Amino acid sequence: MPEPQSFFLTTPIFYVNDAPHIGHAYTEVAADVLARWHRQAGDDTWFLTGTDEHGQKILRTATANGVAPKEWADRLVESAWKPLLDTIDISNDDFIRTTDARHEEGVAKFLQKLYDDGHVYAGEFEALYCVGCEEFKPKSEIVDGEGAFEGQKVCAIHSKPLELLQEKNYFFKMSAFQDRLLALYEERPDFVQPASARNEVIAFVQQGLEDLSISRTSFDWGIPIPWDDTHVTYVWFDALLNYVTATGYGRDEAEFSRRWPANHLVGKDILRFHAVIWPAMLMAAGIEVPRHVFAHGWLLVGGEKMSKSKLTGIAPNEITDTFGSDAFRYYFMRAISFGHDGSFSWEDLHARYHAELANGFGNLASRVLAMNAKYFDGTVPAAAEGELAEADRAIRELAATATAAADAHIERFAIHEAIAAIWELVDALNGYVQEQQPWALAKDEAQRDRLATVLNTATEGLRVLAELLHPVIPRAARKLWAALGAEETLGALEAQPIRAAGQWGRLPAGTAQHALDVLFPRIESDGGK
RNA sequence: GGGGCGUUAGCUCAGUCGGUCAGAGCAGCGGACUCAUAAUCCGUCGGUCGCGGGUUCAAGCCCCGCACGCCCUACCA
Repeated sequence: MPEPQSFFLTTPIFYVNDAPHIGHAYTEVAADVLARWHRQAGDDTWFLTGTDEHGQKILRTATANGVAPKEWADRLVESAWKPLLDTIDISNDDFIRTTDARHEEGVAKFLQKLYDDGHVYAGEFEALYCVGCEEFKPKSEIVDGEGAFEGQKVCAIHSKPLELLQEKNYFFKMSAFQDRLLALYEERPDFVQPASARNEVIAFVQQGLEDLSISRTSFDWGIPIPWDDTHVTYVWFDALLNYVTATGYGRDEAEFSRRWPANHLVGKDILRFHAVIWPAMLMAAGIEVPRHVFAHGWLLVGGEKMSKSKLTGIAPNEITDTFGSDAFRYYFMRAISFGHDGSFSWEDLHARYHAELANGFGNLASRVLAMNAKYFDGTVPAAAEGELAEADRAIRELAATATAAADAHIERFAIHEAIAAIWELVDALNGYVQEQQPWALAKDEAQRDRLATVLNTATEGLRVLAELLHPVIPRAARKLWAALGAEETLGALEAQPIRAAGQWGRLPAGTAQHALDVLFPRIESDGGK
């Protein structure tokens, strides 16, 4: 047996000030499917998520609500973010908060090391400041003034002139890593995925990197700079470090070397932070860069990026309340090409739920188990191994090839293709049952062996599907597993080696089966808007 | 201004190295079947592959131009 391969997967940490929407849930589900797959494959899997709690915005909101920032963060973590993970059945191994002591200590160590090694210097940060906002404005919020302010730069929110102010900041010498970063993208073409994301990153770095201001003095809700406590750490610099502080950086070297390097799943909006700033930080600290940074796309509603301000924001439970968490997971993983933008619509969700989950997979399980109950007294019939038909062999072969194909797709983060590969078996089994007509065979006692072979094939096919679909639709897969009687004969579903799911003949003939609840009940069409 | 990505059947999308590449699913239409969640299976309708040029024996696939849409252009967690 080879040493289990380490698979460390992260999601971005949630900024607690946001309200959870399906975009957050989408990232989490994708990560969860990958993590569950690798875990079930026997890889040494670690799935990390968490919350980002520092920064001026949070301080401001907390103050407006009359509570301390930490208390505000506590409230949101418990009322919004952890419940989100439950809503969509996320199986994270750890949940880090940037206010955890382990994180704050790790950040301090990291910063001190960079400072000691000469990667940080004190400089002047000069930028346009809005008195109304009480903060320095990013370019995206600076516009040209009109009327009385003609020729001046004004704040996009307040439409008042900005002042050019300076602030003493500490800077990270990121510019020094430009060449090493470009070499990294060149040598490891799969470091940033998909290719479109890689192109953007390379183009950006080729334009030239500036040093990064990593401290702030205008407010104090953050991690103090270890050698100068009049500064707090810039929130992004703080946030990125969660990936190492959660896994033992500076605290538990054995754990850290076991987990690191990570695979990062991020939305394409924050790609630059993960594919440029973060590897530069790691290079400076002498730490290996991540294995992969994978940027997924936006969810589009009505052709536009989903957004709360345009009232297209959707809370995950709006979907799960009606369709269930499995359907949520399946839909977004199947319908959207992972790495591309994807359209969401209630109509499409409703259609796919019925066509694929209810009519396709759910009904297949239902009809096969019903026939086992009816014709074989609720047990798995035995196949006549010596008399297999071509159709039987085709199913066996497909079970093996679909398993291998799905695993290969998961390896490349192509979750939608993995599901499509598995679904070939769903469709093939429905066709197989249809063509073999077990209900007709049952009318002829002379065909008893053939009937047994057909239903054995279909039942074993369900066993394969339960194992392969467990990472995607864990609840339904577990129900099916229990109904198949596999729990008693093969053990827990989670313990089935997924890369061997296609090996035929594991569910023993004679296994007693149990009643199966309808896996995906039909939903009246007025349910979904 | 510079750069990236996209534009393929009613809808959502595949199309790897240019040569059955004009595809899939859904929707629609016709038929078969009854084990099953009125489920399943088979058949069928359907596209000048955004527009205009070019390269090539051959182009959704390469090159140039144009139109439309989205994104990036550094501190938005």
